Amino acid sequence: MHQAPRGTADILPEQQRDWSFVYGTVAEAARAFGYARIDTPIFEDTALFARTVGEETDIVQKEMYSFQDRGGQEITLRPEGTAAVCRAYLEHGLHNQPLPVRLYYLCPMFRYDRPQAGRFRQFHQFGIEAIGDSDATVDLEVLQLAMESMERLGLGGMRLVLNNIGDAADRPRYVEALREHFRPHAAHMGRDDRRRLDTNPLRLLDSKELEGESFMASAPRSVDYIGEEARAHWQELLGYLDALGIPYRLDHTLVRGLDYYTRTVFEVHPAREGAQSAVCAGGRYDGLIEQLGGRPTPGIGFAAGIERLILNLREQGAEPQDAASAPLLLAYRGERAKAEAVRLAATLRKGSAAAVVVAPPRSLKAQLRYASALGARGVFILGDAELEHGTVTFRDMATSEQCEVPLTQAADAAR
RNA sequence: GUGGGCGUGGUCGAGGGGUUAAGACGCCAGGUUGUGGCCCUGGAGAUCGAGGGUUCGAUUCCCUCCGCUCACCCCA
Repeated sequence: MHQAPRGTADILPEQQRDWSFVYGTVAEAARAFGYARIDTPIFEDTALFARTVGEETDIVQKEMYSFQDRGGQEITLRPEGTAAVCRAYLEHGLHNQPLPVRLYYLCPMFRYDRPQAGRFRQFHQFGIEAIGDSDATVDLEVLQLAMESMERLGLGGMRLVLNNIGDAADRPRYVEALREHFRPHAAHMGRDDRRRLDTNPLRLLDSKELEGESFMASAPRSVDYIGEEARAHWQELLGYLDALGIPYRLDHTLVRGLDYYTRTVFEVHPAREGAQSAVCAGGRYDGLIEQLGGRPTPGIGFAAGIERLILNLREQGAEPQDAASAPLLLAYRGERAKAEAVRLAATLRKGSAAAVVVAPPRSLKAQLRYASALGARGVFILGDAELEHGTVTFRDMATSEQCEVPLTQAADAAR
């Protein structure tokens, strides 16, 4: 027997309610903020992700679904959305629109990871990007949209955590400071962390292995190394958050796992802290567009994991109500009646009612039982008597009331 | 990549070296002649994850593998 590949999941009919609720709600939130939908291909040239996400990141080093297509192209199933959206932004000259260009997406992502609660190899993200304006109000707007989405979903107690990792120009000084700080402790580190000391010292900050070590608390803070401009921008943003009464927590060890981030970085966590707790995360990426060959263009965005959002909804016991489509059922006795039932079903569907013809001929009793099990709203019964009169019997399954009406008025009877 | 837990009909889930391998839900049918949801009766459906080993005999014990799951790393 075949099974869905590891880390993938079928989204069964009974789960579709959750999914369409989340999709609908976040899309609405995005539109409320002036964001328009964009869809990019599920795969891209490998180089797009390798270069932007960062050669040293786990995503690129061990999590990409990469392969060579039949034409020899190096292809990768999209592990995240930002690089692809920026590519599309450049490719289609979206900078000719009023800036910032506000975009959102809802689509599957792929990362080769060991699956666990809230983590899959194929998962889905709701993401937004605001490209082309570096003003602090745009940062604010993005944070607001993140929190607004949670609120509209009915996810209470979400906490916003943020940090500022400075501009690319500030980075070398900070990275050097980190190296200097951590180097004396290299002996206490595992292999991975020692390597990070060379390749990407930022990542040492959120290393779980080093958590609690005495030298962690005294590690240099990125906010102390950011330039004047970035600092002003940062202060302005925090000012807005304070003025608007938006709660947040500063975390100087929040650095994010993708290389393209600059300045503002943030995560949204549910009240109940657990593994994989971030349901939403993002940040500014002011150098990314330029790196992709465009003019220097700032950008900021976030991505939220749909599966994690749904997981949290479930934990909160939120039950999105959405009346399951209650169909009308066509029951019949005899071949002629069957033909008539098929015809009537077609008419009903034209009138946009959900109509189901009982498939195998069964006793009327069985057909009604079937209707019950399906949750049918009503049943049309066609038998010899009805055929003779040119009528059909309609039974309301909730009230058990029946009436016989002319075939031509069947649709009205169902209402 | 590392570690823990678990793999019995579609689902949940007892059991245990030799059994017709429980039970529940679900599914199908019947409880008379054209009528559901409750109830009653019956039925279909399991090579007990796979391979190997121990044994007279394994689904039950051992090993390996695979899968699921949780956690670590990392991430949404």
